[in-house]
Amino acid sequence: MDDPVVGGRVTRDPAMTDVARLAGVSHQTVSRVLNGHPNVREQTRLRVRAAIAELGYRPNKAARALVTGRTQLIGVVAANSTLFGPASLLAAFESAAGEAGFAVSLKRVKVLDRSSIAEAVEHHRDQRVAGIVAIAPTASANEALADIPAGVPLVTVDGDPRRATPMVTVDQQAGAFDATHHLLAAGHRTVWHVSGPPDWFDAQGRVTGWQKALEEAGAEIPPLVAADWSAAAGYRAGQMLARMPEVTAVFAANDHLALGILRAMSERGKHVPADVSIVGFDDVPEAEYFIPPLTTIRPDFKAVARETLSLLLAQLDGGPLDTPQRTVGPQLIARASVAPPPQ
Amino acid sequence: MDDPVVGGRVTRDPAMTDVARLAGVSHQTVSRVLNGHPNVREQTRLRVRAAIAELGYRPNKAARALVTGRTQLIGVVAANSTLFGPASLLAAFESAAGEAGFAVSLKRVKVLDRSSIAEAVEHHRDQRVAGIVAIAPTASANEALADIPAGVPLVTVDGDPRRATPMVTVDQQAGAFDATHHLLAAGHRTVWHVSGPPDWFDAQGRVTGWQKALEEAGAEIPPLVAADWSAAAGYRAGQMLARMPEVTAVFAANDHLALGILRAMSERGKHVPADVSIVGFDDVPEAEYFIPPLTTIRPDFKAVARETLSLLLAQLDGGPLDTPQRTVGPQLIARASVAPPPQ
DNA sequence: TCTTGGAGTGTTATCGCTAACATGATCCTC
DNA sequence: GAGGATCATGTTAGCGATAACACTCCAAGA
Repeated sequence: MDDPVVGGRVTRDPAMTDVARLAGVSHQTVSRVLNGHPNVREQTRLRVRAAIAELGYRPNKAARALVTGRTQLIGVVAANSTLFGPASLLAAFESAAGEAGFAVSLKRVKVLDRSSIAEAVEHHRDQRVAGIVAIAPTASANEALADIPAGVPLVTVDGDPRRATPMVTVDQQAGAFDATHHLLAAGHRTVWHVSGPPDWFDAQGRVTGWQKALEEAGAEIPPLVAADWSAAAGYRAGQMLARMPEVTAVFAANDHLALGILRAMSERGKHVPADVSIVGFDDVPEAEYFIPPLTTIRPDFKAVARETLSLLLAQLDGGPLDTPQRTVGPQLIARASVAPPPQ
Repeated sequence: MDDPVVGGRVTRDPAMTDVARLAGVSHQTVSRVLNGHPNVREQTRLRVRAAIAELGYRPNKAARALVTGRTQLIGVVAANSTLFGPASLLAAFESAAGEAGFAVSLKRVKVLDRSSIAEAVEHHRDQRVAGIVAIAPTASANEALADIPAGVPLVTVDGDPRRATPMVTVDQQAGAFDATHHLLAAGHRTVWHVSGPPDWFDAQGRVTGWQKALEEAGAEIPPLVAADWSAAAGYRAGQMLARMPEVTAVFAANDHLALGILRAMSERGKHVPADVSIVGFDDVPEAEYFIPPLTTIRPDFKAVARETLSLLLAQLDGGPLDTPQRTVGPQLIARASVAPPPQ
């Protein structure tokens, strides 16, 4: 609105024509230099670059977007949570996108329901984003993505494993399998599982992996203890589990659940790992400082971010892909919360 | 690039002129309806709205930005961390901005040094953001902000308390004072402090508040135990503190430090709160499930976000402000980690 | 010598919108 | 009922970039 006034004259940000005038060329030549077009004489290129530097010229992205119909923006839709997993993923993705020259426009939604997600997606389309990344860990979120018109480059993260569209997921099953197997290998007869919210695919995958490991080992499958991702729910689950003498090993669907379980065990005089062994999932930075340090599964968020970006970029310049699904394997981090069962 | 093909004809997104044609008015009238201009007959307005709905028209923000020179975008510069405080703040701010009709473009920086921040700011300026919010919790970050040309609406969060520019901060001093006072009131002779990274203003404010509370009570001021924000550093500090019999009360600069201290105490057979009382800062969601549940200070991130947005919006339509600094008071959450000192 | 073609550059149109001014109708005021 | 204000709408001119095409050289080949 108010242009800065310098030396009594009103100025504005320099535009391409200003650079052109200073360099003694046409604005189109400036555009060519900027976009790395080959047919520009070296000498001209230098003159233009000098003029750009002298004026402190920076291209107007809105103008470029208007004429090309595309921006260098990636829209991200995510749940409005500070859960460690999604937050880490987001951070990793922003960093990866930034390195590739893309800015990230973030739209968080309070609830992962159809209308909120649709609105967030529309918001991004309004901004003419080049592509959209949706962190869609629940069934309802996934359904909403079905409404996105084909032709909008889209990558889903942590979505429905049965989805056919481009998607990147952490291999929840493998992680849960490893966690469970690790406990069985320590000598436990079976492993109990405190699961995440049932409508989250992550939680479902972890349940499946847990079951598979038990089945493969011929172990009895105890009843599932359903919870959500919070330490509070873990605490409640732990209060139950602590009452049952036959419970010697618990796989918690994430580290905060595990924290709640640890606390409940401690309150009821059960020692971890002497009486009960526990494994978590996520490897939050503080997991090493739980009492005792928590054995857990570490997903590779950076790898997820990298894959996500590569799937998106492939769509941007290539159209449909042959192998649109990528899976990233997690890693078991062994600490002090697992031991052989008591005699 | 590739326009979708419908019914054999190549189509493109409807533009304002398409709406105008369908409604039998000029494109300018459509623009007036869209921008809530008063001088439009009700009947015309309805016809235009109907045409908009029928075509599924959505205004092109790039075109609007080009002509107005402004976007409905707020650029946020933040550290690339998943620390609870900044992450919560970010989430709260995005939500507040969204409600006010602004999108948020986020640029995270790996290091809070001058050049990284300058680059992030330039990035936002390239995108012609309406304003910038900088989460600048360290001295170096703050210095970098000095380079931002006047005229760019800017709000700093968690910045240098001595800054004269618009800024919102949590009242670290008051929180730390309350925490310390709470421990003194429980009967402790003095309170030790494990602090955050010395170059963070938050950490500095908490140190000051701690000292003030001790001074006011006439208590001896023990040496400061400097750390960073991590549970690991808290653990190391805790290992020292646990060796000293005279340490009966510790104020940790955040909850994760407190977690590390709890673990160190537990390892050395010190009971919390029977032998040592501990207070944290942040009230992370799982703090209630530490062993024992942690007494801590809860900052009101939503309030910070609200104030930040309001300061920014005020600059957008009003120019300079008379009271550009806002402080948000935190709240003590009493749990089980504080008790009178042992006899 | 006369094409032919590509390299280097300029000219013009265009993207979709808002700002500024122009126009015509309607209403009030004296 | 004439003149001016106000309302409702249209017309035109950009915003700052890219795309498409036109043009001028000049070297290479017929």
